[in-house]
Amino acid sequence: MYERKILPNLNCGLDLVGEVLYGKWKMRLLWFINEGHQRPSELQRKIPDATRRVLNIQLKELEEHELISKEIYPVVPPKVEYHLTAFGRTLIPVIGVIGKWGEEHEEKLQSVIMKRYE
Amino acid sequence: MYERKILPNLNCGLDLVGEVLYGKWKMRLLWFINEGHQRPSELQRKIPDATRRVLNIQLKELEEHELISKEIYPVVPPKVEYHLTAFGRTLIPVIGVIGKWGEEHEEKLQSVIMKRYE
DNA sequence: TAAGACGGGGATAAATTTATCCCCTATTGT
DNA sequence: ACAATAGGGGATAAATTTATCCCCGTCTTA
Repeated sequence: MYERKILPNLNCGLDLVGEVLYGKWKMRLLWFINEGHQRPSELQRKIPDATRRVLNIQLKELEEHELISKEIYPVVPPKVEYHLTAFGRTLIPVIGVIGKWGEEHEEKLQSVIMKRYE
Repeated sequence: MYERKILPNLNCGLDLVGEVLYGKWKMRLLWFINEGHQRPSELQRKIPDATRRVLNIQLKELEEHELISKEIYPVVPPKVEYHLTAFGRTLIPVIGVIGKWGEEHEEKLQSVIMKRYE
């Protein structure tokens, strides 16, 4: 893992959340795992814009932060499943609220985001 | 502004939200502005961990994304106030939910975040 | 007269995050 | 034999974000 040079700020709730939720694909990983897409290959198919490698890394971080657990079945070919922990499940409604806001304001967001590319 | 080389993914609500809310200090800026700390110097005092420069940049992005508006009073010494737009105000409950989750799980979060520094 | 408050921003460095590339095991299907 | 699927990870490059360092004004107060 990349070794941080600067300690994170952990002053308020928002800082704490940032530490575990920043990461381009993390919220979606949690969301899809919650929806029942528990295997790495399924997640990769659900999020084709991310490379396999990057998803692995973000999954590992989510695991280290105890939001998900990883179950490795000793079979061949290998089988792995991720599950939300009890802690991780408490985050689902929060992600739901965030995603809902994004969808409700989709047009407006598209327009303000794309302004700079015109 | 930094000129992006890669277009953002805007596939789902979460992507869209990320585009306007990623940024280390953005949620807090919105939150404090909503609480009535509208002037740059006040915001700098509320967020001493960020430099003046960085806050200015993030404020400008929030403004470009039309979450806040900037009012410049033609007086000396200069006076500037930021206000949430109607659009920005719709985001406050979302930030509230995020921050609340962080505070409710503060101890757990502190512990999982700090594991890697031990 | 010097310091501090108010505001702003260019140039550049450092930190961090994401992506790319390649290599590994074993089984099943064509 | 070869490709595809299942899984994993090291090394390194590229992109992006944050921070640092200076510089620019005016007014007020010690």
